Amino acid sequence: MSKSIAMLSTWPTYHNPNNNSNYAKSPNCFFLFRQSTTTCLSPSNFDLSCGSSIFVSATLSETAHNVTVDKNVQICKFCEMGDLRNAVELLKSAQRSELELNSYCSVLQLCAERKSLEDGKRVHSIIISNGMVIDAVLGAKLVFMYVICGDLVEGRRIFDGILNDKVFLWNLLMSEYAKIGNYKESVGLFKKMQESGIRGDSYSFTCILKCFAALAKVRECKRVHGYILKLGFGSYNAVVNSLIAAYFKCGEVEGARNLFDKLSDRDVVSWNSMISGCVMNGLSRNGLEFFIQMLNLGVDVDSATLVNVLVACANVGNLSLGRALHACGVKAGFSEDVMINNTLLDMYSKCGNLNGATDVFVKMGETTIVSWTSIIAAYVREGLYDDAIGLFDEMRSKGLRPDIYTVTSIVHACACSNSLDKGRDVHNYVKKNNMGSSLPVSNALMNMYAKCGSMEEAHLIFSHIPVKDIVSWNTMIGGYSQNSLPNEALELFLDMQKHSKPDDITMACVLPACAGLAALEKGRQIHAHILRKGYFSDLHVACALVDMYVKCGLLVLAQQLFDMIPKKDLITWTVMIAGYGMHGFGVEAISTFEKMRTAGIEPEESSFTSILYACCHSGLLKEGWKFFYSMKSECNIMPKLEHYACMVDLLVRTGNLSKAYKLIQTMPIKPDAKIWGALLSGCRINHDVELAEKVAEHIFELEPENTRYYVLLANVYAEAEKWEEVKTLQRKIGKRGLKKDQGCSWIEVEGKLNIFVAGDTSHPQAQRIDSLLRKLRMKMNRGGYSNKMRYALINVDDMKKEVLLCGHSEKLAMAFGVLNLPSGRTVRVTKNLRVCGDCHEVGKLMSKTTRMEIVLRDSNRFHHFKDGLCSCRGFW
DNA sequence: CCCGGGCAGC
Repeated sequence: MSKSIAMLSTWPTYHNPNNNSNYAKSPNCFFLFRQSTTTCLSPSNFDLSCGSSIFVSATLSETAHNVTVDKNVQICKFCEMGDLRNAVELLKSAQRSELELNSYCSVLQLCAERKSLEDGKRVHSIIISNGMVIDAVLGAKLVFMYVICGDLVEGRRIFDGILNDKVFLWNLLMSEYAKIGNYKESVGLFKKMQESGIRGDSYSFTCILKCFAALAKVRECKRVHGYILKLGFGSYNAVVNSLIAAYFKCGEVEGARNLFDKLSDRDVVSWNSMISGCVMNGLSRNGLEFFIQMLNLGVDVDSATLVNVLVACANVGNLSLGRALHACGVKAGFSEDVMINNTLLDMYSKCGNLNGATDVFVKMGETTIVSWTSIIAAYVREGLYDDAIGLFDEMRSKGLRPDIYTVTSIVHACACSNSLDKGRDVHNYVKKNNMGSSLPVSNALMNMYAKCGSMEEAHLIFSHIPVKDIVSWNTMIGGYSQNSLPNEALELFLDMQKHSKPDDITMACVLPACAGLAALEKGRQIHAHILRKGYFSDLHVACALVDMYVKCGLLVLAQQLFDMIPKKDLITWTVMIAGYGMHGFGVEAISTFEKMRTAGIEPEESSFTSILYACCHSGLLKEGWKFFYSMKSECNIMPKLEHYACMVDLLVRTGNLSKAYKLIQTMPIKPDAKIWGALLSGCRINHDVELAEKVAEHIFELEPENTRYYVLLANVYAEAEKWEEVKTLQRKIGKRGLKKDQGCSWIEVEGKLNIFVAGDTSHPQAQRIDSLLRKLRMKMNRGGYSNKMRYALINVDDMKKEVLLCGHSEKLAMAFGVLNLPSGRTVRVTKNLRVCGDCHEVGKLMSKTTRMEIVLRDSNRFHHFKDGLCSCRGFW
């Protein structure tokens, strides 16, 4: 193989007319001669060839040389003109001895420029078939061609087979690996390069800094920084600029700032790096300050500056500056710059100006996937989920392929609009297109499933994520909390701590689980953690903490924390209003509601639900009507089902059964089972069997599968001692095979959770509990307590036993608390269903005889038993 | 020939 190159390089020897042996030895020469005569030689030369052999030989060799030079020249000419096809053709048809190294190189260079891997491969195979040695020069060209044409693997293969003393080739590969995100490979090459004794140059350092920054390796960045100074690259702008960027990416704002301050010769990239660095570190306002400085100093602004500053505007919501920059951009001729248009679109959207965003989108000529994703996100941001989904479909019909960003946005739209089916469609798209490995996509999908109530599907994704980030954990924990699976939430919270550190959002996600379980001890631990980390300043955390204490029964503490929140939003106020309501402090709820309005916060639907429930739990009928009417008249909010439900409840609890019935019959929207259920509960309290039957008909029609209402009606019958009807209902339920609703209560004592179910005799202290309850029962009977309440049934199983003395779980839990807690402590019991009337009476009596305060939380509200009275005053 | 800063998402 080396022979052909040697021949080319020793070509001048052919000029020796006496040396024809050389020429005869070479089999190529004849071919050369033949071809030359047919293609290039003039007839006169041809004539001469008929002379003596020596003469002929001399002439021919001379001619052959000229022809060969012509071919190489011609190839180079083709290359210069950019005629890749002819260059490759000529290269292919030429004899190997005709070709100079430079010709291969020129064609490979053109292949690279054209990014034509196909042609590049063809040239490579010509090189191989011509028996060329792939030395450092040719190898470098091949590597260059392959890398530029996108075949990094083949480029690397050749690279590994040649001697590499050129730093640029190392840089090329390193930067290519960095471009595709394979930073580790890039770092590996850098190390190998150093081991090979090749000194890095400014390109190597800018590249390696990018990689370490992307890998968030602060220490490595600092080491490279030191190295750069030692080697004297500290005055190279590109190097310092990339150092600044690297520090910012690692969150080392100070380090970046220092470099910038010391940089004497700042160019536009230095300024842009400062602006973007500030923006990515949540310092958009500082970024804007740098921009102003830059303008004052008269530094030329480029399109990257504009993009960075627009992002800062979007982050701080500075629409007026954004608009001004829009105008500047148009003047500067950036109207067709797609990246600027995308950024403008997003800026308008984030500043709450959907019209502006749509306007940019409609007017921009070229759109990319980023434009579509941004406009979709803009609609999602405004809550226009259906429009967002419509745009997504439109985009797909235009043949644009959604990427991971588009997918996350649209999945978010599905989550917010409860579109489980559409969400599943997108999930399938994700699976088909192998986007499942993107963590944000997985997180968004989990969030979507959680919001749509399918924690099974959310968990399936979660369990397949190899390395979960904090968002993954928070999404799952919050999902379990929101879906009333507090045990799963707390369990996952424990699991999480083995893998990553919880943040403020984790706190806001896990606290509702504590609230749901009334897990006061856990809640207190989390409170302590919040204080240590300073998370209380986050409104969501503070709000969740208040809610947790409310639901764990510590209303006073909740109120104190609430007062400590400087800027309360609607949700915070609503939590407190609902808290007062649940605990039977209707008057305080009302005054909190008024304070909220004084603070300039307009109530929304949910606020009215809370205040109406508060009125309901305190029996404030007049006030309830007032709020109910003011919703529409003052706030222009039409009462929804839940507001009617509150009013029906309120009427029922204040003994206005017929008015409640009338309200249901005249309400403008169709009443649901819950509303009828409220009336049915009222029938039970008022022992109105006749109305109960009428109401139950409506309910069974609406929700034939819901056990709760069968049990409720059965209770009405039982309390009226209508045993035949109880049996009939029991048969009905038996036939339908309805699921039972198991009642249970729990209490924390010395950090240990004790759970009780009705009729539970398995507890180690069952006997002690039983004897306490017996004593109380005797006392109650002596006091003339009506035994009608004793027939209270709680679930289907109870009915099988037909009539039994009420041995409900809340009673057992309360008794356990009284027996095991030191006097002076509050007994805190939580029940998953509503408290039964008999247990309620027992609670009151227990608080009187033991002089202990008992706080019982049921599924509806709180009951503070103290000195024989309950805070609910009968409104439960 | 290889170079620093820039757009969308949980």
